[in-house]
Amino acid sequence: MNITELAALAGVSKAAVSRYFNNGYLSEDKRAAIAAAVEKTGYQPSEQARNLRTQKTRQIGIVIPRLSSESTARVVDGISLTLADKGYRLLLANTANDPAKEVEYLDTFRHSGVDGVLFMASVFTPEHESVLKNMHLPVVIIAQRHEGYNCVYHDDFGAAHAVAARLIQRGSRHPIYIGVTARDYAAGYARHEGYLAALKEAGIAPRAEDMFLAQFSMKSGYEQAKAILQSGRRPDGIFCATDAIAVGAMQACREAGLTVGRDVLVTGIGDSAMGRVTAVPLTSAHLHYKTSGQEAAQLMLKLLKRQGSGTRCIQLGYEVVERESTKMGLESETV
Amino acid sequence: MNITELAALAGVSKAAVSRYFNNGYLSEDKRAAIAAAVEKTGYQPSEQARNLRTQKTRQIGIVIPRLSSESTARVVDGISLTLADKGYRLLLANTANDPAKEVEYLDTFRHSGVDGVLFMASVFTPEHESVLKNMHLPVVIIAQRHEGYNCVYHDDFGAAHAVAARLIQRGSRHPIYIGVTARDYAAGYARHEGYLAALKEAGIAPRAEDMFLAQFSMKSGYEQAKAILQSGRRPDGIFCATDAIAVGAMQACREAGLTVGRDVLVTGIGDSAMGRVTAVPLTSAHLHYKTSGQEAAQLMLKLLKRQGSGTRCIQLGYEVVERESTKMGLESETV
DNA sequence: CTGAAAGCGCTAACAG
DNA sequence: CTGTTAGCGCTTTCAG
Repeated sequence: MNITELAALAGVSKAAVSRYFNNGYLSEDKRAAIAAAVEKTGYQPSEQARNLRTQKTRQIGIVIPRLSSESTARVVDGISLTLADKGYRLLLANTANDPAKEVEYLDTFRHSGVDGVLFMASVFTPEHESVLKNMHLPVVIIAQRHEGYNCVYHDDFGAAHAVAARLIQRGSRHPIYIGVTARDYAAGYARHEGYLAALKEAGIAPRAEDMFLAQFSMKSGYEQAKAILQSGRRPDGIFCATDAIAVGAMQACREAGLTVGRDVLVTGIGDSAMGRVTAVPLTSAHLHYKTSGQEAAQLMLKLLKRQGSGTRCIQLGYEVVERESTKMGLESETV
Repeated sequence: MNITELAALAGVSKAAVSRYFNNGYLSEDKRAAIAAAVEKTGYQPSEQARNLRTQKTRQIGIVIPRLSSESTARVVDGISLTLADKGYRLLLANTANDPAKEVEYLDTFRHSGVDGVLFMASVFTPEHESVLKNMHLPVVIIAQRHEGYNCVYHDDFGAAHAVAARLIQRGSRHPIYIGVTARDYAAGYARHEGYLAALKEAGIAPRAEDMFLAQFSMKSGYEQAKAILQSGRRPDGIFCATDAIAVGAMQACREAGLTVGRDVLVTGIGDSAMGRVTAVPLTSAHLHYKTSGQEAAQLMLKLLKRQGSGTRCIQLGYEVVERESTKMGLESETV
């Protein structure tokens, strides 16, 4: 069933049918006749013909590093809900943590029928810059601030700073740092800077031997912490750039016979569900992942309507959530 | 830049350019000339024109109940990786746990330019049946067995049976059951049946007052367990239909002053990352979620190639993973 | 092996 | 308010 047949059935022209589906001028008679024919046949206009003709698809592409991470899942959740509300569909490109694939998918989207692209970024290589520059499509970058682009991101510096300050306040004199690559500006560089700022404010000199690098995983956090502890070191505090790393680190501490929250204080960032149920619940900073997804989607919708000029950067706040992992013998004071 | 311009530039016909991109007959001369022109201009055929013309989009729709659930995320992860490998794109429809939206999205996909639909199902209403029957598109149902359709699902009965048997074996004489609605055949009905079968084998009579219903969430598991404990009951075991419920239940037990694994045994199903890091690690059954996503995607690819006749049902196995939550005073024996 | 020609199904001027 | 018309950019017979 196509528009021509439907038009014949309703006794009107193709144009009338098109107007019926696009809120154009139409008399009540014709509208009713078309409605009847549509009802009877179950006709629906071909999305593909429409796409070709209008050069729009009502599809938004999203490039993400992985799905099996609570933060990413929450962001995508927020996006999909907001977009669905407005009749847009979500085309998902999962790069499995491969920056080269990010560039590849970005480029694919460029010529393949999406109206805009949401990009959950980690690092920016020259290739990223180049493909982003040539997009000729609305782009919103999520989780990173990037000059000259529309972005929605978190206050990574502030969150890290506040959490590290709390860690120090609770008694850690030399918190070590387990973070991720600084090539990830938000989760790597900014959080490290936040940690350093807190140290500085407390008059603690940062030491190179206190800095460790991990991947974005519990396993990696576990391994790093285990190596540190096996070397014989007994830090009084561990600042982790993500909750996953922190949960892994707590596991290692436990296995080394240390009681988290008493022998060693541990913090994360992200306030994941996991950190709330660990043997010793984890102190962290809540980041508004789902909200960032919603905000990014809304920003995209604005761009698609050509509303607003220039680029917009939206930074979302954080809240420190203190739990037992930083309560070194202070239970009575901090109830 | 479109095919006509590119053809002019290369000094060939549109048809030749089309053949260039579709591996048709083409002399080496022309092929080279076209390659040069493509190189120079960066031309890429319009996906949308192609879609209209071929009536294919190389897009697969997927309908899921939510994203912020580890099991779902793992399934989608598996799907997206497999599909991307074969040049297919994934269109994501998130129903936010609303069965009515499932039907709606299924219907949307029916007429909107996807080559096939993956459906991560929970319940089947008459509306579901009706829309599925009228799809006229390859469909693969994930997580549920459904007569007459291609499915990839888990051995929910077997997993529940094995876990419940372990729970009883470890000393629970009257394990209570906290599950989800039986309208969800796999996670609700089949797991309950597995639990009942284990009871029967152990000669334990099931009691109506031991059965409780929760939502798919930690919070709900917590609330159910809390209510049970507040009523004064002190069960010796709690069988939970999902890990999330179990984690919530353990939290409630802990708050009630009970030591999980000693005063009360608790089990889940799904082997989530969360259950591995809880205060008392959770005994559960591992289900191969990511694999099920991959299998479903592969099955879809086969259907798209019109390979294989009839429908195919793939059931995946499980492995019991025992942790401290079922080790009631048996530590010495079960190391 | 190659090009001409005929649409895929729809929308958007345009003239009435 | 309505119908006619001319494509959107591509693929695919069909002759040659």
